[in-house]
Amino acid sequence: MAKELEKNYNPADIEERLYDKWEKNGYFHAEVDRSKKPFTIVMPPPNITGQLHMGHALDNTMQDILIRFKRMQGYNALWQPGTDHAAIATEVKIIETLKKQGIEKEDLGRDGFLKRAWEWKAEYGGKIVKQLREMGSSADWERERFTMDEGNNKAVTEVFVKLYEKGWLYKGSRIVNWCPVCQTSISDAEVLHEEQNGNFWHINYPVVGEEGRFVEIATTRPETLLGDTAVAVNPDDERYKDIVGKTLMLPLVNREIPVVADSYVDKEFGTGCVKITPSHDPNDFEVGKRHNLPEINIMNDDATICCPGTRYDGMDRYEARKAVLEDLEAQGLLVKTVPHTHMVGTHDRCKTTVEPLVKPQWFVKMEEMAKPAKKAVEDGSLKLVPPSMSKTYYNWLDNIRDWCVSRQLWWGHRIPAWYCDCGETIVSKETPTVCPKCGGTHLKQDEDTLDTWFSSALWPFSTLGWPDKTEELDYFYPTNVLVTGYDIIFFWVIRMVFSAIEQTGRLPFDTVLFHGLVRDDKGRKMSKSLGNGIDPLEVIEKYGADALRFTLITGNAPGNDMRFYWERIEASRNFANKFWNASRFIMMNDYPSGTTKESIEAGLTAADRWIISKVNTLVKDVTENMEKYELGIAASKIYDFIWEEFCDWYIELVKPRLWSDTDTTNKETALAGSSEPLKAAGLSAAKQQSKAAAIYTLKSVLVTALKLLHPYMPFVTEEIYCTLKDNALDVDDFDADSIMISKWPVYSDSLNYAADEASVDKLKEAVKSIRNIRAEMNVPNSRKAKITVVSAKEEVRELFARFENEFKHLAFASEVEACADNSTTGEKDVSVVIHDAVLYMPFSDLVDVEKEKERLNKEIERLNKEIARGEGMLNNERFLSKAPEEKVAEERAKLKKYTETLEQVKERLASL
RNA sequence: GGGAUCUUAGCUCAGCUGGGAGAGCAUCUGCCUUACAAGCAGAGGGUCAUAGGUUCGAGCCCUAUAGGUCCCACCA
Repeated sequence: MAKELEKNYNPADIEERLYDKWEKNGYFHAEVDRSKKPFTIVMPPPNITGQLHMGHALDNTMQDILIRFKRMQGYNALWQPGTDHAAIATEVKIIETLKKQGIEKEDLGRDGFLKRAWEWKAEYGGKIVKQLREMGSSADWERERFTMDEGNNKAVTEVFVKLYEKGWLYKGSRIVNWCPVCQTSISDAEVLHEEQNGNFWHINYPVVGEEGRFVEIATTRPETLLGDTAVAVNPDDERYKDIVGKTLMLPLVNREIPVVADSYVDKEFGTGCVKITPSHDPNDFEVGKRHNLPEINIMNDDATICCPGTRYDGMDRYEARKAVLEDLEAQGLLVKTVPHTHMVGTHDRCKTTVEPLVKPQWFVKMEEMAKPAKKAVEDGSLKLVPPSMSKTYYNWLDNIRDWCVSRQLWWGHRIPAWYCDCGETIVSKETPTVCPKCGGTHLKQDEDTLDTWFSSALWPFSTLGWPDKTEELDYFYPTNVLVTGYDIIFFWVIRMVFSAIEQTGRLPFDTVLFHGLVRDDKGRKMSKSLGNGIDPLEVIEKYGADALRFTLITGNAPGNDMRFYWERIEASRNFANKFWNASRFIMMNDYPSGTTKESIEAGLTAADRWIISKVNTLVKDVTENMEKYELGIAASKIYDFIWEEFCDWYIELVKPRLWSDTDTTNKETALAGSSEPLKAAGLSAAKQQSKAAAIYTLKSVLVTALKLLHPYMPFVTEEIYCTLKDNALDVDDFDADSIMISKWPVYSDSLNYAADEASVDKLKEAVKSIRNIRAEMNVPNSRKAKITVVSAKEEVRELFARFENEFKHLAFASEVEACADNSTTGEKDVSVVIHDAVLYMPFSDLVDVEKEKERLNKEIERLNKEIARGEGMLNNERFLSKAPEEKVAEERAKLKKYTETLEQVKERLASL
């Protein structure tokens, strides 16, 4: 007896159960197995501060689809998961939490704080992983890693020391981006440039020794005047030639500063004179170096002014700006104030305006490592999808500056550098006890930690055991594809590429598949501050993980942003339910007793071969699309096949064969036929075979479709597969206990049935035409009509005779008759012309002859247009000579078809 | 300032290497037809932003223009 499914698909009932089953059976886990080819994806580690958001949902769905696909294809598929300590993000969160309890970070001390941080990790680290599971992610959780676990720490230290010894990692006093709120330096990539409305203040600097002469400079940050050590002009600027080398009196502080000439200055911009503040501006810093100018720091780490002996000392930077301007005004040195919008650097996390400060920091030298990273994309060994991303990639590498990797934070990898009182710096994998230079034992470790991206840059190989030579590393590395958002191409992707090349001598992956952002229905970025974020878990709860996954993956091209609509979720859920119900219907039918492979073989019809042929083509297309990472295209092909070809056509087409042959329209009999042994319903041997073949075809096509859909909708497909499995004839469809480890379908030339496809297409054309005309004439479905198929071609008549049962059912016919001429049809019958045939229905009471003529005339007009188009092309010499042969042949065939059909329509019109 | 990308049905978007414009939602008309009303059957709706060019043939390739989005950049 068939096992039954619920009437509606209810994801909440099955998801957790199935996921547990998969995991318990170890389906997610991959072990080194030299007999199989590996396929590896390393999961972008989510932050331990995070909740699952739509971006994660999309990112992980794409990865899961690829992993499940490859696993079914027979690869040894490893999806390596883990989480990221997210240095600054986590530290800031913990500090906020502490503040609410009235505790400052410093109160706890470094060790106390770290203890809190690890507690935080324990609490929140597992949360997002749990959420990823609810998405259905088939990651190998047994291999879960953390960026600050022992293995990763080892990798980080290894890389730091190696780079240092190579001279590619150095400590230097440079201008860095300083966040006064987070109190740490940040890298260039962490600085966001925001347009802000400000002013351009023009200020007069008196020339020393020339009473009444001034040099007018323009600045957007007047408070930095306190740290000026020069004014620069362009060496070719005629206006200022004579004052180069002279000195100016710096207002307010009354310090003498020189005028220098430097090509950095743009003659056309502002006044052509630039105040130089080496300690507080990256360009000025460079100018200062070139001219040996002193660096005067005027700011503390919290962006208050440090200028002892002045009234500005201790003021906040903006307060000081006001005070400086007031004082200049009072002295008559403020020439004018011009409104000016300009780009201001802000910290991407806290949005505080970044302050450029001179600080001793650790930097990674980028020049040499950037080269092979660029080359990898240029020579195609690293493929970016979509390819347009490569321009962004090159652009960044071409303009790259050294990477500031030290952070003034506690949560992170502490820099493995120690300082001796004698001034020696020791960089070492192990904690040193003695200074190699002076023998001193008073060594102090660097207080700073590393940029969080320093460890994630090593993620593809550190998670597999590097720097140890593990089996895993040897087998699973390099990984195959990295899936990530285009927003972290600089932060992460490029850094993984150059780190992997440098450390392992190989690329970390051969393809990067980028996706876009998930936006809200108005196209805005989902964010906490806007409150427009949609929680994926809420979606899963309401509609199921499959619906969410399918929605995220369809209707959008790689690298493009997409908008979130509940309507689309609903549509996906409906699709799952549609498929569920189709499966339910199929399972309601049992094979006739005594069914064998031979009887099935004997009962196969053109309709069966048609759908088998279609699904065979689908297998080919979907596999190709997925191999090209065209996940959305593959998904919509599966969707169309299942809903249209399979459900709307094949299942409908095949229904009469499942019913009794005594009366296909009688409900009672039909029901009996579906649940009673068929002999009892009086089926002949031929009908039994036909029924068995229909059920076989339904089931085998269903299984193939389930498999193709499984990577996208893992839960619903597994539930159907397993239910069906309990209820199938022992044919070769079921090769596994779970669909997720079953074999991916393979295309076969021997399953292409072009002739049967053509037959069914003809039948479909006829059915559509009949339905169309009936709908137009408002004929209720309950009014069955005799359909007379008139065709001069015997094979057409034969086709309709063969499909009589199916055709009757689909076209609301009481009976179907095929004749060579229209002698038996009534003059006022409604007619429908298709290629090679005219179909008549006796609706004389509904027919208005004039309207009928009008309709036929319209049809003639349409056909004439088609013919004109075809003739136009075929009369064009150049088309004939230049277009490919197949195209020409195709056009000829179409022209012939239209011409023939036109004749039939004309005949029919004449007969009215 | 440089670069990327987009402009296709009322809305949101597909459209693979150029060969007769598609989907979902929305709208309109019929249907509780024995898997599914989360459904079935039909219908309407587009000079593919604009202007040129290449081609036998352009939504697709090239050039320019307009508008939108995003990224990068030290113009004080």
